[in-house]
Amino acid sequence: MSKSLLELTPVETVACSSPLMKQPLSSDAAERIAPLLKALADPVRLRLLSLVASHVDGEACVCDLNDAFDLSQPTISHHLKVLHEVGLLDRTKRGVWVYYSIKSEALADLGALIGGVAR
Amino acid sequence: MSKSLLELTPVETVACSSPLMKQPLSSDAAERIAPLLKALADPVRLRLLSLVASHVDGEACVCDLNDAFDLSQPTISHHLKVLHEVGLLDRTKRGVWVYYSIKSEALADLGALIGGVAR
DNA sequence: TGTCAACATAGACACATGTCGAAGTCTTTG
DNA sequence: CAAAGACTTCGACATGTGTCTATGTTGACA
Repeated sequence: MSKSLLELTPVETVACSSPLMKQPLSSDAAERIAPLLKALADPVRLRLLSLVASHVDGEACVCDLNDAFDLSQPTISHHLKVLHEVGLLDRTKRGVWVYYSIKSEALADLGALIGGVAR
Repeated sequence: MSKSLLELTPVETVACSSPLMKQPLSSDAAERIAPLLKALADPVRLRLLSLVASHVDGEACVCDLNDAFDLSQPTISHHLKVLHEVGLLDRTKRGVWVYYSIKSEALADLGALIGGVAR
């Protein structure tokens, strides 16, 4: 790990923070973790993530995801981008189709940070 | 539990949802859980919650919390209100002082929902 | 090469949110 | 009762966010 504490990604920050209840979060850590939670804090994105996560192999095609919502295709695309940029979803293109897959370690680390589970 | 599924509070919804990775979240559940995450998805509120949670007895006075931030007192009051309204913090008035305390079960349930820990 | 289908990007717009200063509500104490 | 202190509420303002339509881009296939 050659990165300084100041250039960690949100996911990396979560991965090396102790639970919220154990000790006060530093201002820097909070600034980096908040975007991750913000990405999660939307009903559509919550369902998207859950749909992808609970899908076979933890991945799903955009075309399938679109059908699950009453929203325009660009809107779904936008939400998937948000989840991808923050490091909660991976993106793979196979032919004409794009598959998003869950990064379960990131999700697990975030859960531990919030829930206070021993790490 | 006499409430119907449609009138659960965010915290109650979290408490009886299975992890994101196990099965797709219903639209209703997502709509009720998102506000809870939204309350958490702010650097200041993250630090506030962490400060309260890691404090002695899991409670802290507003006056102490104010000093930890470079923000106006009404702003801190606003953030505490958000965390209280969503059910993550409790409020007690003792004399002139107001103490906020952590509702750790809510936090634990939210962590489990995200992290996928068995419930 | 041209066309179609699957996604992504761009631009616009309404609405939500974080912040502040000013003013209001209680509670203690002189 | 008056005054001071600890918070909360209010109103205003700049910024951020979710959604849409329109337009690009890329890959498959005739």
